[in-house]
Parts: sequence; C-alpha cells; structure tokens
Amino acid sequence: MSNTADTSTKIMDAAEGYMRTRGYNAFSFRDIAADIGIKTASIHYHFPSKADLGAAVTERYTERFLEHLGPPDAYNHTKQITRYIAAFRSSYSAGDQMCLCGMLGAEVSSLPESMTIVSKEFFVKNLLWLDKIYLSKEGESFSIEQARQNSLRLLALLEGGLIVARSLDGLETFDHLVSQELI
Amino acid sequence: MSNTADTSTKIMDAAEGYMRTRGYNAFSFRDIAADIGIKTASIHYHFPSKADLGAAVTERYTERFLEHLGPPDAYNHTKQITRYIAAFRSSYSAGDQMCLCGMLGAEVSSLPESMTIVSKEFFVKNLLWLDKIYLSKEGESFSIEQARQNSLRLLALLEGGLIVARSLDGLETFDHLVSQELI
DNA sequence: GTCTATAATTTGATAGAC
DNA sequence: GTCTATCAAATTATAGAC
Repeated sequence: MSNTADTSTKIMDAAEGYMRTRGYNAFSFRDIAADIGIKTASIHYHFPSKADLGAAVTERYTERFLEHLGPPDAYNHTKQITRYIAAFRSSYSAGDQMCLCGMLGAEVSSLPESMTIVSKEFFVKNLLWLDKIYLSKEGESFSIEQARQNSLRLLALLEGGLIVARSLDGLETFDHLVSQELI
Repeated sequence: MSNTADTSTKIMDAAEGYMRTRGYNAFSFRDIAADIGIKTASIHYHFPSKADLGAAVTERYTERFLEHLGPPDAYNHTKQITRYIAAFRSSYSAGDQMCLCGMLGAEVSSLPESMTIVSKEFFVKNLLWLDKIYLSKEGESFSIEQARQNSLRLLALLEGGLIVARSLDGLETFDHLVSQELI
C-alpha cells in the first residue's frame, strides 16, 4: 500500500484489489500495468504467469488474515468472534471488496489448480482457528462436532453476507445480518 | 434441458450451466456453440450481446426459482424452510453449481449494469418470500425487523454455504452447515 | 529490472449469402 | 435461422535490446 513499496508488492496490491472486486477472470495484466505505471512485460518478470501471480496474492492474503487475527484466545470468546466478524466487515467498508477466498471459492471451477489449492487452505485454517474459539466458550461445553458446525456456519454467513450486502444496501445489510452474533 | 428444446432454450441452458460453475466472465460464445453444435454467429441472432444473454438467463432463473418455491405458506414454517434449503442444496448436488445470483453477486463489479439489476431482484424477491415465512412462525411473535434479520441470515448462510462447500468436502460440508436450521 | 516489439490465441460482434 | 467470412480489440506470453 505504501508509495515506496517495491514493484513486486505494487503488482500484488493491485492484483488483490481487482481479484476481490471483479474476480480473477475479470482483470488483465494491462489493468495492473496501467495502474502502477509499468508495462505488462515487467509483470511477467516478477510473476511468470497469471496463475503464479494469483497464487502468490492468495498466499499473502491468507498469511496476513491469520496474522491479523492473532492466536485464538481461549478465554475471550465474545471479543474474538467480534474481531473475526470485523475482519470481514472491513473487506466491504474498504471499497466493496469480497473476502479474496470467498471470491475464489465462487470462481473455483475456472481457476488454475495451483490457486484452488492455496484458496482451500484459507478455509481450512480459518475453521481451525474458529474451532478453538467455539470449543472454549465460557460456561458451555461443546463437542468438536458442535464447534465445527458453529465454525462452518459463521464462515458461511460472513462469506454469503458480503455477497448479499454487495447486491443490496451494503454495510447496513451486512450489519443487520451479523448483529445476532455480536450479542 | 430437453433434447427437443428450441435453440434459444438450448443456448440459455448451456449459458446458465457455465455461469453457475465458472462465472459470467469465464465462458465464451465459442464454448456454448461447441456444446450445442451451432456457430457463434447463431447465438447473436437469438441474443444480440453477451449482456443480453446473461440478463435473459438471470431473469429466467429467478422466475423458475420462485415458481419452484410456490407461494409462501404461512402455516407450515418448518416445511417451507426445509424446502427453501433444499432448493440451494440441489444447486450443489446437480454438478457443483452455485446459486446463479450468488455467483453474480460475487462478480457484480465486473458485470454489465443490465445484469446487476436483474440479479438484485432475485435477492429482493427471496427476502420478501422468507419474511412471510418468518413472520408466521407458529407460536412465536416476530417483528418485521426480526423477520428480515432471519431472512437475511438464512440467505447469506446458504449462498456462503455453497461457496465453502465447493472448496471443502462438498455436500457433506453443506449438510453439516445447515443442519441446525432443519430442526 | 524495465523496456519495445511481436507472437499466438481468444473474444464479442457484424455483414451478407443461403 | 443458420451459415461463412471477417473484423477489431484484447489477452497471456516470449525474445531480446538497453
């Protein structure tokens, strides 16, 4: 995001923006080159193919997302869930963006295999993080299966929530949708 | 779907399949022409532009979806919700497909405006249908706002559920995810 | 590392014969 | 209605000079 970022980072930043708003199949090297003031051939120096660029962006996104969440805090259920929801909410508030892997999950049938693999990893890791939060909910005892069900439900609600919000009234819709989880 | 369908129907059927698996931006007139054994120029006779085809497919999808649901039955809450969930589940079981408008909701920033309008209609009409079901839940009294919140939550859960299911274990994941709604 | 130049293919779309 | 023929533009990608 910084102005002094190296070219490789600028390329990934621009690509991530396009992938999260338009989708992997709806942006070109030309779009990115124009945005950051280089030529398309220069992109190929940093990322040989579009699939390479897409996979690199997806890996970076997953790393950053989990880093932002921090380790699951077993003793602060409500705060952690609130934080998790806020991570998705900020996708929307920062320019109508989807969660990158929500977008890729929709496009999965038309993606290069290298991308489907790293995209799936996002979901696997998010569910493991959520499981730990739900297993430790204060005063309640959850089985692993119950925790996993809650994890899947929250993840799906948020991914779908971004889709529905984008087609309707945006943040207002998203907030209405998740309000029950924040109690 | 029938073998004796006219060309226009065959084109829409093929287009719907691609739009629900690969997305609007990841299929071409060539794909469709090859599938049904015609030339791309013939498609333009029935649908002048790709946007026209996309909008027609989306309108037909919404009509069919609501027709399949039937009028909201105010006296059979559980049965109606079960039926609603089954409508989404069959998307997946019939060849890894998304809900068409869930896919378009993700791609919305890269769609022709004519398509975003008809796609939004799907969500508006679905929410109105669900509102009536939730407002009439036996033995409970819901405000319009509470009903709308439930409607939004179920719709988002199902759209997101299809996305997550496609990236993980498919139907198993989807069923796990919605099981709580079926009690 | 970035550029120019260019290749090879695909894309949505049109004109006009049949 | 469907075809052949064709178009202009866009796309990913490579070779090679600087």
